Amino acid sequence: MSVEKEKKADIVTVANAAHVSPATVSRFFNRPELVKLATRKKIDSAVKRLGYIRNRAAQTIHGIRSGTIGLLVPTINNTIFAEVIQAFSDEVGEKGFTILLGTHNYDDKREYNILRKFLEHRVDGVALVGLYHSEEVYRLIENQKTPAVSLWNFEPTSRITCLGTNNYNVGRTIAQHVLAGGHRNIATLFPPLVGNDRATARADGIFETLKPAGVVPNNRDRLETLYSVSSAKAVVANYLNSGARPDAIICGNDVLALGAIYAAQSCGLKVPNDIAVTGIGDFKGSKDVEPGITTVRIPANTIGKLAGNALVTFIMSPEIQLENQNCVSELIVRASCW
Amino acid sequence: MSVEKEKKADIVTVANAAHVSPATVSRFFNRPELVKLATRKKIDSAVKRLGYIRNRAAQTIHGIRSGTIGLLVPTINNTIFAEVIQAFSDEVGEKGFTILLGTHNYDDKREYNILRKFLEHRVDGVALVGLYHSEEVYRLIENQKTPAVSLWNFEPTSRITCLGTNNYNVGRTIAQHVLAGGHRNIATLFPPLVGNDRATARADGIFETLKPAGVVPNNRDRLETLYSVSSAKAVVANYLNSGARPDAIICGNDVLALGAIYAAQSCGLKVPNDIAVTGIGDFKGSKDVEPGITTVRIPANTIGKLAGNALVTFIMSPEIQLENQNCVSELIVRASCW
DNA sequence: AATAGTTTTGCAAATGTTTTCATAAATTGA
DNA sequence: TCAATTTATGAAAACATTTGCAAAACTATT
Repeated sequence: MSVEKEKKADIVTVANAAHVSPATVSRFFNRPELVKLATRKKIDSAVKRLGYIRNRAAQTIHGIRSGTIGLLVPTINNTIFAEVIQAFSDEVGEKGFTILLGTHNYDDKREYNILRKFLEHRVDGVALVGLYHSEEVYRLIENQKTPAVSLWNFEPTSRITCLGTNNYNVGRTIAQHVLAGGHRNIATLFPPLVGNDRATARADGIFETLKPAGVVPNNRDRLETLYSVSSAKAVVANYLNSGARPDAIICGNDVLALGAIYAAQSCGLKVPNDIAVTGIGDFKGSKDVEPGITTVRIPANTIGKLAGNALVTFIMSPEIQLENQNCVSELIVRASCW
Repeated sequence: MSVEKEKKADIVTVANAAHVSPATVSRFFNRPELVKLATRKKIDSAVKRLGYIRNRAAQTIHGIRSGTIGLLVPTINNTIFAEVIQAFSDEVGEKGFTILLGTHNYDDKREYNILRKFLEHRVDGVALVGLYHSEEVYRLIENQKTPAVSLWNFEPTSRITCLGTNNYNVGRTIAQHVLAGGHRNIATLFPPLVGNDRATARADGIFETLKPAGVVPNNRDRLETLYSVSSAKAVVANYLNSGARPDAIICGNDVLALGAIYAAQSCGLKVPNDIAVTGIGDFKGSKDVEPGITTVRIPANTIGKLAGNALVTFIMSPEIQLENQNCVSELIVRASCW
């Protein structure tokens, strides 16, 4: 009566303590309206007294939803995804789901393994970033019929439902703005494109817009850098110190643009008078830099919310078909490139 | 024989297909060395053929570890925690654990609720940020005997094992540096301190170091701002425009310092000649700002790794006692305040 | 007070796995 | 070749819960 306090309380412990059956306790949690008020009170007090915590694993086994959603991102470290993760997490959290988080660091194999792990945990759905995934990943999702969405990119032909922006158009937008500013001697700065569909689409949009205007940056003016302010800064500083003097540098995202601005400043160049710089993304803080970064706003917050909402909706009512959604991006002109 | 393809394969489906018993299939996964090579092959092929994925919920029910760890942070949005989350996640992921992520946005009630949810999912352990938590939270952890660590702060008297820096000392360090630079007319910039033990400890360290030197900023020079570059920039710009001209602004962290630098620049002041600025944290990018931010490096990466490692170790061998760990911080002097 | 209807409850089977114990098969030693 | 070991497998109970069904306890109606 007093010794076995050790073991954690389970539903039958509670049932005994409340002098009801386990079935009733189960109903108390899942459909309280089915149990009489007086009984509810007894159970409630027993639960509190014993510190009972339901075991979701045991319910999940019954085919009931696990209440978890797998979120698989390349990395959290890099500022880019933090906002979208936050929005997604808030949105699904509100609906009672908990997030399983995984980061694959752009490694296909790891992405697959993490996805498998998610499925072992019987997540109710998964959200991936981007549209480039290994065939294995797609097949796993399809075979398991796991509700899935891809966030960040929009592609009408996407194999899974996607919510995001059309990065090709984003690239066009910024390139048009730069051209409109009269710049013709243009350099570009991108992260490695292989396996990064977002950056690739942006680059395509940019180069295909520049070309008709007769602007075709040669290899020397196509800079590549790792994804970090410091790396971008180093690459651009090196480039400028070698004597290159483009009118403008179009960067694949705001982090790189920030690096480029710092590099220009450290070389004694004024942005935008001596050299204009543009980014893509409109990350937190981009507007506060001196000079503010001209960029194309990708509505991370909106994307995260929409995706979370769509996924949850589908999980709860699978009869509703999910649709790809193109979240509009928006040119934001600031001081770094009028 | 062909219709029931619908239902997902379970362990007995696999067993039948491979002409063995479920017990053997279970062993195949958990202790493969116990099953004969020939049998292993049969099972392996059946698993592949059926696309079987183990159900962790069903194992968890047996008191087996769930293979999940709950990570509960104030927010991911704000750059600060991204690095520590990443490091933690990498570390425990390597050991085969999956992360359940929750964000409470500095709301005690939400923190409690998320923690409960984690426990319903039978996480093998939890990691929290900071040492300020509601009594409810502490009690829940203690009653459930859940392995737990707190990261970011170090306090010898902590109620749960903590790994992090001593923020009070961090505050002292930066204040000493500023004093050593000859500055006496000093302003401070902090986020709201209530419920934020990190910021509070830093502030204490700072003010208690300044005081003996005869520096006691009055209310007007103690600025408060929300946690963002733009808010910090606005607050400081407003302060400077009102005519205030301190020698230095000591900021509670690098994000605020960045805002302060931008504000100074936008007011036409040179950092550090007209006004010195310091941060705390040494976030990604702080070294690349022009001027680089003088700060105290808090080793987020190390903290995340250590915490992940400690938690996993304890989960796997609870007989090993966890110890609080003070991760050394380091003064980083850059151009914003020599 | 008896009946019919409704609301609450409990019993027991089911869920997908692990694990103990027992048995069967393979290997070894003579 | 046979017994003694050792190794590999299977049967069945256990895990913490849900749920269909039926019984019990109420209410309402006459």
